[in-house]
Amino acid sequence: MKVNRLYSRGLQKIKDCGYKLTGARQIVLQVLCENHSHLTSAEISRHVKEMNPKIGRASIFRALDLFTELSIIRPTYYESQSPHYIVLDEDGHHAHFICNQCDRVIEIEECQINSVLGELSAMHNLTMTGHVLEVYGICESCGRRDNPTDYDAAGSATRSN
Amino acid sequence: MKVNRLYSRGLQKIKDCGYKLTGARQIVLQVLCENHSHLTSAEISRHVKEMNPKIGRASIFRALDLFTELSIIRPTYYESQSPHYIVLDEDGHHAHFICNQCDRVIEIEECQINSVLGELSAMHNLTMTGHVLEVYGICESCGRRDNPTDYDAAGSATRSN
DNA sequence: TCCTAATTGATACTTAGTATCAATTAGGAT
DNA sequence: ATCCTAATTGATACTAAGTATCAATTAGGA
Repeated sequence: MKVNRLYSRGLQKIKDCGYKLTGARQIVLQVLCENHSHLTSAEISRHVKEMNPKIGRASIFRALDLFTELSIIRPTYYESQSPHYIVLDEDGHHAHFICNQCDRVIEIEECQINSVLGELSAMHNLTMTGHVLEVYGICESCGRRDNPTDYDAAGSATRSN
Repeated sequence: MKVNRLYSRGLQKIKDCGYKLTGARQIVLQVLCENHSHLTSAEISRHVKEMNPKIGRASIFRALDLFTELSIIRPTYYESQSPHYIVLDEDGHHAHFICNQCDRVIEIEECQINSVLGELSAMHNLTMTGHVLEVYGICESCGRRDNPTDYDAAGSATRSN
């Protein structure tokens, strides 16, 4: 199961870098891996509290900061809400699509932009360690009928009230 | 000057969508276009206050929300700080590189990933309206010598204290 | 098992962002 | 040019996200 791979890779990284493998860190990492993407800190907090209500809010934020530092996760920002934390894959890459109409997030697994990025880093003499690509647009179902199905319409740019 | 192009294109969009061209909106847009990228709401606030201290905090946030809705800007999130607002180019695209060591941000002007994205959207039946690409790694000067020059070292992943 | 530095949870605090509402203003109608 | 009104504003008060502090706890090497 992919979740376990991500999870144990994360644990390993924490140990490898000389940080202790504490209960708080393990639970936060587990929540991130199981839900796997696009959780806000509030959602993460809720999940963690469910699993172990003794864990303090501060420790959750500390864990998120540490994981970000270790490139296990990466915060992204979308539409004026709180940051969403995403779990990076082995190579530090992540790509997703966000529908402007129904706000649905579609993961892009087969991301082929590495070749393009290779050129770019050569041009600028950069050493690339990862990337996050956010693509915006209209998803399949919103595109077909004008109205989205079972998702709320949102982000309509023109005035309506 | 590119700033003016961005600025007047933004103004136009505001009018076209039926929103009023108010003083607050003009100043916020001006700040965004002049500084052109990677401002936090706090920095934006500061600049706006300098230009006209009468403009209220709430109006600044309202303007940022509106501009995001109109795809004039896009918030991005990096390293557990506040969101950074970036001004999108004509096609709704933006790409930049962030150095993990000195936190420097390098704009990527000649972004060639449109072809790749074209394939992706075809595969998923998506209509693409824009993208934000964040590439992480080590910049040229940090790569040459191990220590960054005139920027603070930050984000060293291994324990040091 | 002991030891100690790293980490934790609790508390208090700061600051980003939002809701409310009466006062103001942009901009179309006259 | 002026009037009119809905949209927008600034001020105030509020909520919630995230941080600093610190004594108590714990991971993990000796």
